[in-house]
Amino acid sequence: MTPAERDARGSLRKIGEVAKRSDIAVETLRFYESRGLIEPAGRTASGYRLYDDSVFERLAFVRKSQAVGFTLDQIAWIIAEAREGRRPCVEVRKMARQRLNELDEKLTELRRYRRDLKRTLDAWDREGVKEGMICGLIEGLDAAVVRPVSRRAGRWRPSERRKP
Amino acid sequence: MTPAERDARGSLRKIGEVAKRSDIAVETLRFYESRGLIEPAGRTASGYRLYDDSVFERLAFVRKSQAVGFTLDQIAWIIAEAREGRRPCVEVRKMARQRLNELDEKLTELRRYRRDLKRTLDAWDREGVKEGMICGLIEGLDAAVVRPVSRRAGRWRPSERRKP
DNA sequence: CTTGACTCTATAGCCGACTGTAGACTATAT
DNA sequence: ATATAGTCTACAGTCGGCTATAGAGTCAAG
Repeated sequence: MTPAERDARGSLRKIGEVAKRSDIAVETLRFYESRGLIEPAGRTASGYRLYDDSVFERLAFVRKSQAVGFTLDQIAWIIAEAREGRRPCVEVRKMARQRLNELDEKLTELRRYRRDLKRTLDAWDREGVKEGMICGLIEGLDAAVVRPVSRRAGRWRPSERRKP
Repeated sequence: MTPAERDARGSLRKIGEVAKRSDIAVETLRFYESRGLIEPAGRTASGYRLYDDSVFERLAFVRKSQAVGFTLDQIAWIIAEAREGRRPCVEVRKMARQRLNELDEKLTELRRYRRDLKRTLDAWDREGVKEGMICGLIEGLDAAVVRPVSRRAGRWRPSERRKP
């Protein structure tokens, strides 16, 4: 089967066309490959990646998984499980529930944080510019306010891959 | 004035003691110095940093500023302004208001995102495990759901420092 | 006088998801 | 034949706020 034959009904595409159609940058596609999210159906004699149309489904899968909030590592794990014939749906559900919990925690934290900041701003508006070494507004803050919004909560990680 | 004289009434401390008292790691203190947030009052003959007690006020300033949500760059800018005799309070207020707006946007986005994820999970619970190439649960998602929570919204940046 | 705790500088690594670069090769249109 | 656009690999850089390492020098107690 020559490339021309396959191309006849839009079968094999080079990376640039995949990028255009999926609206994902060429570099990102190569990056995704390095992370185990996609792989080309083959290569040309000169080494160009060739993709068949299933790559679009795969990319949709990746995007939808990201939309749920999964990390690329998690998505790669899910794909790898499926490739080995397992059905990762149960774990997927667990991961999503975990994600929801994290989200709720983050929301609670952010809401509290917003409330405090709003109070601070309102107080500042009442006070006008305050004297201080640098800026009295900040210096005048209650030390109890000092609980910066946390950086990153630990996410659910799929357990170690058992070797066959 | 010998170090012993100054030390008489708890005047000059080495970095380890500052770290302990402020509960900020030694490496972080040096890092803060590199970012223009603090500086030692002097050095011993052998090059050890020596701090006077004003460093604690400064560190409190940094922590309070972080609590408001300012970046280290913003905090460094505020401090630099004050060091040059300007009163950055007006800008500080602007920055904080901007921060509040960002926070509101982020909250709105997160709430919408949480709502979608909750709906997805509820639907999954109704469906049970779904067939699909990898995991039908994900594949079955509406493409319209695909709007990952945004990475970083641009923050207010202090305008270019004018040269004297 | 040695041990161990402390400090110094300079530099690299971490998290996550990309983004960009350099330098070489290939494909296509004129 | 050449200009241009596309592709390749390998690797560094981005964002923010640290954290850790290597290798060398310093200081106080026993």
